Amino acid sequence: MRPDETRAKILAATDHLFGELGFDATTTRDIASRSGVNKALIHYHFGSKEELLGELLDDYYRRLTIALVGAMARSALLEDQAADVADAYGEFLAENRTFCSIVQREVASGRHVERLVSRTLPSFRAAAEWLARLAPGAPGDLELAQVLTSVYGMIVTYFTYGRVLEALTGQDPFCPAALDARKRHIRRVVALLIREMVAAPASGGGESPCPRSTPGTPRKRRGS
Amino acid sequence: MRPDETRAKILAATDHLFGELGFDATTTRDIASRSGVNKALIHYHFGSKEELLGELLDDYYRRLTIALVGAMARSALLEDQAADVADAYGEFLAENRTFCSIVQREVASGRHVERLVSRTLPSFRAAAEWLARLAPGAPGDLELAQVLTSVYGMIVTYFTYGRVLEALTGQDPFCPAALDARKRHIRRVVALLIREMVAAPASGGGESPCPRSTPGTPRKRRGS
DNA sequence: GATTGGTTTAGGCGATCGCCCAATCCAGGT
DNA sequence: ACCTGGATTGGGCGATCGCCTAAACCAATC
Repeated sequence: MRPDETRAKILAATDHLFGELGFDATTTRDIASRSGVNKALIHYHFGSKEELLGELLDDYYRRLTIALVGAMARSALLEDQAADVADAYGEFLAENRTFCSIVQREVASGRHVERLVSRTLPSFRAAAEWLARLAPGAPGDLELAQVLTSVYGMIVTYFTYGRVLEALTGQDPFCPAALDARKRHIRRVVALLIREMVAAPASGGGESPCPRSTPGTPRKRRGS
Repeated sequence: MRPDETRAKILAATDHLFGELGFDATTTRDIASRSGVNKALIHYHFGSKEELLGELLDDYYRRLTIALVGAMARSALLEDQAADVADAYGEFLAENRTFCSIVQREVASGRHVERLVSRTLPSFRAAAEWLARLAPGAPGDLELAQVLTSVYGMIVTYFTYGRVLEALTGQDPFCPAALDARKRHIRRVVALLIREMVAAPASGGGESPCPRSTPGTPRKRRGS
């Protein structure tokens, strides 16, 4: 077997297992048996379990960035761009449900936040400039950071809570019709928010609450 | 030391550690050393690590329900009730940040979904009836399940992604001023959504996508 | 003061973890 | 035919996991 084939098989198994069980509950032996390779090969190719997760996340963020940038270029109208990017995000999560679980878990643990931030910061800055251009004088309670957080939350929560929603509504939230309904809903809310931001009078913006609390000590995973 | 004191100390330590490290990465020895009790006492009082998490979650949901019901009764106006409940949810999460992390992780793993659903279902049904009364003919893309999911996502995402937001914005998202700003934003969006739902023409509702996919097999934790 | 029953303790069992090692395999260059 | 170096293998090391056991502790009861 070619070396990159081995790597790909390990990554695929890792993706599935980390998504289902989580990093901590998945053993390297699980990954080895699921991918059909010797367990020593995992450390040979990736160094450690931690670095394996790192490569997996890097791969996801690379593809996500491509998808979002592509969606951004789809329309020339600023109003449509927002909904297009939101759509693309939702579609990416729908096609990569494990990614959603993995990120959610890592964020909850405060681990890999640096990676997530470094990958997200450019998009965040771009979206900020973009929104500032669209609605230069949005009021404080429709500040761009607030709106971005809300829209992001609307998108990801649907997927992270998919199983809960299924139990609550009795319907499969990931079937094409349900995904389409969700997409329409998000487009509607995004349009609503943008309309409101643009129409709102330029109030005194945000009064800049407090500086950051802790000096940003990254939490370490146990045993490293 | 009185037995219930011991239990309380164990639960407090468990809460902190599960919130910071997660269930899997926390050992019963960690809990014992942090709470200052013998490690065998954990199993004496709670049976197993799993049941310990169960009692912790039960306690949280009990208090959360009280908080939400209380908020519901604060105003007689339907429009205000929605924002009040959203406020109460946000305040509860602000005061119980570990709860947010724990739930997020469990949901991502598909574990304890039954518990979460059984605790959430009454509130969900109540909110559904309530919203149906408020906006009997909301259009499909403002369906109550969609709106509920979105508002819920807006609230919880702010807390689960707190550390990310801090790195992105350079400000402490949990200081009083920031929490208040977030609260005002959410109130605004909730008001916006309700206004839109009420004003919208009664379209053909949801066309009921698909039945549930899997017959609801709960994922089991490893080694149980 | 002996007894009782709930509570606490130190110690350890079996299983499993991530990771490492020496040996082996094998395709490509000489 | 020989050599070389990356890829692969089985085996195992030290550490740590959740949980259990037998003994000790201790206030309340008679």
